[in-house]
Amino acid sequence: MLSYANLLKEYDLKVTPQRVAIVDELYKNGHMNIDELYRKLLERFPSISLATIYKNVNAMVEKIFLSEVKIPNAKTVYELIKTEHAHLVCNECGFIEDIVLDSSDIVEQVSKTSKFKVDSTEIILSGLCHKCK
Amino acid sequence: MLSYANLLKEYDLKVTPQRVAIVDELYKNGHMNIDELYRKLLERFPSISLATIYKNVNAMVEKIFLSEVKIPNAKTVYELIKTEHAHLVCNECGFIEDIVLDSSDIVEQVSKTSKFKVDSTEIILSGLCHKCK
DNA sequence: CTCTGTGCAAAGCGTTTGCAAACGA
DNA sequence: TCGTTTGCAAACGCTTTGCACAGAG
Repeated sequence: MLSYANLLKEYDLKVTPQRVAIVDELYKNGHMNIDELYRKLLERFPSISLATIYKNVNAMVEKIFLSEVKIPNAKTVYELIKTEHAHLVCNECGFIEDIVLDSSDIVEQVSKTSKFKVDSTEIILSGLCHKCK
Repeated sequence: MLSYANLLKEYDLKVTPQRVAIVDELYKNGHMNIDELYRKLLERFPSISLATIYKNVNAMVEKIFLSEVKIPNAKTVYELIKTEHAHLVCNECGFIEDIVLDSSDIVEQVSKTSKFKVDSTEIILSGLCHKCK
């Protein structure tokens, strides 16, 4: 709990129980949409407001402490910033899994074929997770 | 114009001037968000309704005639379905460019590292286009 | 003590829906 | 002619805003 507090401070975010809880839930669940976060936080803070979730998530995204992932055919989810990775999204159960991929092959193809300078990559692979296939 | 009509018929979409215009604009502009489409169609049909744009775009996405691309930090855009490709998004001017990439390396990495079965890939590369860099 | 965050209610905005009239096949 | 589409207005749902009070530093 204390470590989350320090983490928040590093990102210039004041430490409040609600914020600590958001980080904790995201840490435990990996990827959550606004509604999932709200439901989980309601269990801890029965009078928490959706507005608080939005304000904090937005603040955390701005401070580049969270990242926003727009999933095809699903709600946008949020996750703690970590080293670059792709997302595997199961079309059956909706589960989202991280996977560290080497995207240098892709980036190289781009530099060979076009004059575009790639700064960041967003790779989402849809299909079936091992449970659903 | 007639070819668009036939194209629509192939996808079980009745041919209306508004639909033909949507296809025509997307063909000419490549990627457009709802608002851009609406503005362009207004020039052709001064009394067209936003609801018509939404209904048609949604119908076309359902018939898998258009595809929806969720861009990080920008509005969702629509494009005519074509062979698989990635998107290059310029952070400066917002321009979106298609690029055909061989994603077999990525898919292979996934199958080696996880038990996930990949059905489709969504690759969005952000950076600077040749004009902006 | 001061400034920021929280919770509530209201406002805002993009998207969808219901319906009568117009249109396509 | 019959079923679908259009355009309008209203409804809807998600997100943001304003404000008074509470809490963090």
